[in-house]
Amino acid sequence: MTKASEKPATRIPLSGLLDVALEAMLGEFRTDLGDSAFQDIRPTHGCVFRFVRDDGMRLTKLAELAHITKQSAGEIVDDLASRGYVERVPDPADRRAKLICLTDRGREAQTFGFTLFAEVEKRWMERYGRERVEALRETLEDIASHEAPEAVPELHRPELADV
Amino acid sequence: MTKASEKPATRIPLSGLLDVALEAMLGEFRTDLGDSAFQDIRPTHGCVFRFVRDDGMRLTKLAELAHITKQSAGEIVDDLASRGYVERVPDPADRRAKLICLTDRGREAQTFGFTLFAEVEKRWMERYGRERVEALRETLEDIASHEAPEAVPELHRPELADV
DNA sequence: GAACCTTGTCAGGCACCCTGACCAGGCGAC
DNA sequence: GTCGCCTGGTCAGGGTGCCTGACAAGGTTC
Repeated sequence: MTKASEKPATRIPLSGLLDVALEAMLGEFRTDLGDSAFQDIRPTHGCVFRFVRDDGMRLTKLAELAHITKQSAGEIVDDLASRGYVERVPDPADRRAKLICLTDRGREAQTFGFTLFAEVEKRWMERYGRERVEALRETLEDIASHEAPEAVPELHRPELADV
Repeated sequence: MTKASEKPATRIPLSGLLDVALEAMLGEFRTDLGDSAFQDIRPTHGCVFRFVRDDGMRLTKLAELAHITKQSAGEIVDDLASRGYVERVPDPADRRAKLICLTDRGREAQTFGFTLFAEVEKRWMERYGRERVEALRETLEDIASHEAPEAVPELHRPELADV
């Protein structure tokens, strides 16, 4: 069908496709979250729920993982603290530092968020095919573990799933 | 290897993987662009080069495609115009409207940008396997054409490649 | 204990995008 | 025609999210 005189093959950039897919997925997530008991959680807050685990995390570490300055991270944590999702507890190992810890409500929100993401992914499997979405995930996991290993610690500490 | 007492399977959200991959890809692109003759092009400008074609585009249409307000689109276009990448020409079909058109330099930048994206994708093929990256693209094209068809007109007007 | 590094905060600023108000031009009803 | 309404674009003002710079308090090294 194509003729020799067609344009010099400017395919849509892969980054554009990644962007559309990401926005679509986040759109579904935010819609679901907006219908939930955690409506006051904004996109910026995501980095906290994404990286902070039950043993808490220092502000500097969070900023490093999220690729933002500690000042920015501080603002985000302040905001989440004022809403009752996190609290700063003194770090027993260093009197300068504080550990950012999820409150009970914060942990609820975190669990709810992860569950929501799993549901969205399940919907996508129904929509686009289980095999394809799983292949998508596997390739992206490989890419992510090479491009930003520190941002996906889950992929490098599988032993955390044991014991 | 895994025991029955492991955590309740909280895989890293697919959106997180998409985000890491997107940022990595844009990072390579921006690094390359920063080394080029088009250093003054900022991320925000991307929507113009992404959507405007040789026949120009109205501001309202651009805003709609990029999912921003026409005020925001106006600012971006003003900025690109001050740098000599675009110009507003009166729309012969409607005396209220102006067509945002790429200048010669703008077209150079657009072509350069698309070429750069193609090069980054080629590097990823070498890094992660041609088949896998191509499968990634195919799945993402399918997703994008369902989730935001208006943002990827290339996928719905294949006849543009002919004649 | 002096010099230096690290943790976190305060102050100020900029990029980017928004809402609201508005004008000029097009368009249909009468 | 011209009245009312819609549309394309701009102006004014504001807010979020991030930044740089400066700094105090505590840890670390010698």
